[in-house]
Amino acid sequence: MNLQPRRNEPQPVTLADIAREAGTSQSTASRALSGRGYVAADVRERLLAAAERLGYVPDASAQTLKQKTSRIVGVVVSDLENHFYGGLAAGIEQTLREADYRMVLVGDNSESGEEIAAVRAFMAMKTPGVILTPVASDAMTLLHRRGVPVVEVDRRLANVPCDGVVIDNVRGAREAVEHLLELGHRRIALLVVDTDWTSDAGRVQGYRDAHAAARLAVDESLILRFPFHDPTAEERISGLLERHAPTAIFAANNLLAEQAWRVFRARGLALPSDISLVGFDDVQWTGMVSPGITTVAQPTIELGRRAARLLIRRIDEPHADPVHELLQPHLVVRGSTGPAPR
Amino acid sequence: MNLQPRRNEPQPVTLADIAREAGTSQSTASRALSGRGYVAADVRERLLAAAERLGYVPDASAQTLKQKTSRIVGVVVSDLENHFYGGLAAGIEQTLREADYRMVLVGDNSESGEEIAAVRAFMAMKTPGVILTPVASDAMTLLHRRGVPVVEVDRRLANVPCDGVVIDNVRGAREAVEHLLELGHRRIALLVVDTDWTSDAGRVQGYRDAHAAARLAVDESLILRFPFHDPTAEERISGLLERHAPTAIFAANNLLAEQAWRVFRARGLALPSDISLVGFDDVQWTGMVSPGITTVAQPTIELGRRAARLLIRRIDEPHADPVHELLQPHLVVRGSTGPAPR
DNA sequence: AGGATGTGTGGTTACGTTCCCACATAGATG
DNA sequence: CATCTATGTGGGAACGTAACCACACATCCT
Repeated sequence: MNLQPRRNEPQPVTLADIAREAGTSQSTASRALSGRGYVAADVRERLLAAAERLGYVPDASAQTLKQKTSRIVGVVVSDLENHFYGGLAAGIEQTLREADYRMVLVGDNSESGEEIAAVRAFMAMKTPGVILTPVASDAMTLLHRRGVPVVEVDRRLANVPCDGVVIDNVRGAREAVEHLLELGHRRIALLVVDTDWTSDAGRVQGYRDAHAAARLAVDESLILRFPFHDPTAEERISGLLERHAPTAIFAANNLLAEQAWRVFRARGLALPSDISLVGFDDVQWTGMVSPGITTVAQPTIELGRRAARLLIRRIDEPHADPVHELLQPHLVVRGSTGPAPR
Repeated sequence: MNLQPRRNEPQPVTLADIAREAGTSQSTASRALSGRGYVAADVRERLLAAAERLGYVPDASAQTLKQKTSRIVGVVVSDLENHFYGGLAAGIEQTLREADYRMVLVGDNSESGEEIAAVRAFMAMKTPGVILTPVASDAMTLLHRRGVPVVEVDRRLANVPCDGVVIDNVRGAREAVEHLLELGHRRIALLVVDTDWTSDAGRVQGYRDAHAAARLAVDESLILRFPFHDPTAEERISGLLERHAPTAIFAANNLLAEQAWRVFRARGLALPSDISLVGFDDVQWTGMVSPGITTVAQPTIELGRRAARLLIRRIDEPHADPVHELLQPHLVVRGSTGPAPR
């Protein structure tokens, strides 16, 4: 019951084997297969044929060792189980693959230590670049010191120049809150994750901007900040409803929207007659529950694609000016928002 | 506007630098840092301190070249955008990271060509093992010939001995259909993806088994097979309802369940009074719509974790007997299933 | 006393690739 | 005719690491 059949091809075939087979030097074989440098057409043919025949697979580690860079891009996101980050990774992977790069994917649970560990591993494997949803600036510093190109996605954090793609959180949040204000709501609660990230800060800003534009003061007691995975989130939302009587809630990410929704269901609150709800990030369920949830939709996959494209560009042109792309979200109005009760 | 600050550390520090700094030979430095072989306690301390001080990061490509194996596990799944595969990848990544492996993640869109390309890349980078949701046997053959350990997850395909983790699809499907039969349904339609994978085959089998156990003949016209991303899926489901009047539908994956659900909604069919629905894979929305969808829940993240654990075991003990784990799904009964209309 | 055995160290090679360099030939240019 | 450029080829030195080997010295056993 031996699982390893003592491999039919004990040692993989190397460039030297190909060269011998085709009767050329190793140098020529390398040129023919890598496509760099002169090599006569017929000789190239002969070498390619030999490589094909022997099933040659170039040794990536030897290439990396020599060239001091690999084809493996490092990607680190906050939470792989969250559908948003999953979509992000999907977009990144797809674009990288089309450009013949591979993706090493790491989840850091929003912990700076994990982020740094991942980045260390990336440096060890000589990644040509890194894409990250930044947690702390240490990781970025490490990469910058080594001259490794970085693209920030979903939020900005860097204190050094680097590329980035984010969505316009301020505008997304402002439109959401304006929508509620237009419906006559004046006590609009904000549920948001307690970070110093630009994503969350932008959503808070948009909330404030909408109020300011309507010449309304913000009641700070309506702003609730949550840690990442807060087991007491639903309790706190319940408490908010009891003590501060909002007529609408703007939940600044998909998880908080879901939790708010569950609280409403548990308390028997009807959307939108008893209370209105707007979410952020148009995940699957928002369009399936009834009434549907009004949501700020963000182009998740596209966000990933753009990040990958930016990185590839940066790898090809290391000295180009840093680019910062801003993708536009859009408000999807569904049945969860309606006129404020009087 | 120069983005690359001409790296503060032009060339990364190597083992030789550490050895010089600590006044030992390179060999000793290697032993101290890798932890293999003898080295005096005080000398080890000195070397570790030097490494820390100089910010030493071992060169993974050099290690891989020398050791002929890397710490990067190759993972290929069918569709990264699908939440099921996302969860699978999340479970795998988490477990690999705990064991100090990294994950290269590739999506193959269920195309054999992409799968093979991914596997080629894995071989080039000397992955110590590969986890895949298999599409065709060619990829497996390639890996097996090279003696690379493989773990199949979600479905079995290999014609060579290898480890695998799947859930008990037959039982999951049987329980789902038995539940419907107990409710008095006799015309139960089956929606299933048209593959030769054990996952789908198992679900069809479970469907048949339940009928057989109840001494009922299966009406073959109630079994609908779909290509992967079938844009006409909803039309076909609609047609099924019109022409074959099922009183219940068993949708054998989360996507088909969603499509069936949309068709019901579009046609104004009420669950469960007009028709009953059972899905497979307990994704988020099934518990949020009303009525909730009765579903065969599978432990997705755990599936990934097990696969990774199996691979790690195989890497450590290459000659152990192949292991084939079977995880149990369980039926979550919600409001979408009720007595058959008469 | 003489060999095992265990501990500790350093020299050297090999892993598979790329790329610099030297060199060769041919045709074009002065 | 001498020189230049373009094209083509092969030799050989790296890249950074791990591991084999030789060697040195203790300690322990017979």
